Amino acid sequence: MQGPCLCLSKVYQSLPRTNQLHALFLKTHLPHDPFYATRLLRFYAINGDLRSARQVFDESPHRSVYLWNSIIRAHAQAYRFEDAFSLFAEMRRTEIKPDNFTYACIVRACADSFDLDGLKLVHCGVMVAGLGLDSICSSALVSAYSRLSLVDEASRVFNGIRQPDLVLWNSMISGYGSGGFWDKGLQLFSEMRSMEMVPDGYTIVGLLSGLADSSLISIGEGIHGLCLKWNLDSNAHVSSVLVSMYSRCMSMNSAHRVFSGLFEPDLVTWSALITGFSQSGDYDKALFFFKNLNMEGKKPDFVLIASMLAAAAQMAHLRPGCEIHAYVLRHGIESDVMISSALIAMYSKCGFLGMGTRVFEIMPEKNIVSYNSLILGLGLHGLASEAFRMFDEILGNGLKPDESTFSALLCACCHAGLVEDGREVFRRMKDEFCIQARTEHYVHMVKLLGMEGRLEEAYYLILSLPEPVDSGIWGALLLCCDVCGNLELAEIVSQRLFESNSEKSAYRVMLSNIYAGDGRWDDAKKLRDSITEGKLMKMPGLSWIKGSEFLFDQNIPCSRI
DNA sequence: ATAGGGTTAG
Repeated sequence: MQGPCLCLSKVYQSLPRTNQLHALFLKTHLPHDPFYATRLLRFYAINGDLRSARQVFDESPHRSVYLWNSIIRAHAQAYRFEDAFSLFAEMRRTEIKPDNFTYACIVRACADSFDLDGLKLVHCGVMVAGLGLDSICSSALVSAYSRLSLVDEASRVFNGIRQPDLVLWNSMISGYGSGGFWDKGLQLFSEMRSMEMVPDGYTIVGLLSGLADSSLISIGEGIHGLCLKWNLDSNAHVSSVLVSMYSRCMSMNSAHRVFSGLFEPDLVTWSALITGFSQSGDYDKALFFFKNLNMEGKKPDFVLIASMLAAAAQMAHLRPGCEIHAYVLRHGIESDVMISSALIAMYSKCGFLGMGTRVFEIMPEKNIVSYNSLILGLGLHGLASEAFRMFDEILGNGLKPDESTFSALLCACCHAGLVEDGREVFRRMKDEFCIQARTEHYVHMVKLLGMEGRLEEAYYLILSLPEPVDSGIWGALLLCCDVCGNLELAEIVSQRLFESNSEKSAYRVMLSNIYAGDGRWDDAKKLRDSITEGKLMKMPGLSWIKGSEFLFDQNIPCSRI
């Protein structure tokens, strides 16, 4: 029995799409051999051939738990969640009982499809099946809850397990990390080490993924040291997360040092480095490494191209943007909606709205992201009524506006100074489209009011928000105070900003500008001197202030330039 | 009898 099966299977694997052979194989051997049916099904699934996988499943009369799990997993991994769920329902009607792996797979599918209600239901199913303390199910539950931003629920599951295994520790640590609770992750990490559990690459990735502030650099360096000690730095995921951690912490020298020590960095690591350079404002280096990547014969993918286009947009330099557009055309990927949307944004930010509109027009299919890019571009050029026309077109085409759509519309109102229209958009977003206002929306509302000189209204809007208020919102008001020259309010706002410890330096620069604008040179200088030189340089958009020391001496207020 | 299955990076 095993002989011919194995042989056929090998032949089959060397000729993956030979249908006659497949048919022969199915007819003669499969019905009697659930083991190879599972192997074959998995082989199809790995190669993305769901139809054949399904065929194997349908033609197997004896379906083991393995076969069921494999077919469910195949659909879930291909993001065919409906199919996965209905297969699961079908399985429950047979005498085969779902096991811990079946549930783990379904739990993950719930998280991947952002189905919180489904997740809660499946969680109940796990409890009823008596798998509440199973480590396989628990680790899937911990990850799923964290991914749906219910970290408390995740830690409740985690705390219920007396002796977590490594995967479970890792799930909880990366749950904390991805939620930004790096301190809790670190605490858990030391707890884990005190139990003599040896960390692996997953542990490190979870720990480092939460670090995203230059003040946390020494913590990152410490964990980097541990990687070297445990020889985990050769792990591809670890090295890429090291590069991106240093990038996020604005330490590009360290990021580059890690990168150049790698034997063969993969595409994700390359793009972590390149995106890091571009986000820290070093666009030349970003372009330089992008060229190097190409010269090494590696192909950038959609994520990297989109990131490069964002860099070109930030530079507001048309040439690199055009070159990447040409690359996109040469490789025939212009029909990808993410790429086209990034192109629209790039052209309109570079001042070539016409080109952006052109890209939009020739897109074979437009989704909400492409509309959002265009609306943002129109708004940037002061064409608010055009932006509103696009919004109507979205509704007319049966598309669903999302939070970015409203963000773009509010931005358009800001640029055109349309206070009342902005208020109306804000109201409709909440009432009609049931979208909760986020930081970016409040930032726009504050700017909209503040730039029209209605500083008090903006101030009271912020005071009506629940604590903690994001520092970006206060920052927007401070900017308006700068423009309106309202020193009194600026000092109140600054007080709020300096109390929270994030991005202190940027706001100190802003306040020092306002002091300078008011002729209070001593106060301005004192504030400026309290900012370390390095930080001043690393703040995008603020570096020009450093080279403009003479502005103070000539008694020209910076804020009016 | 045999199988793979839960946690990571831009």
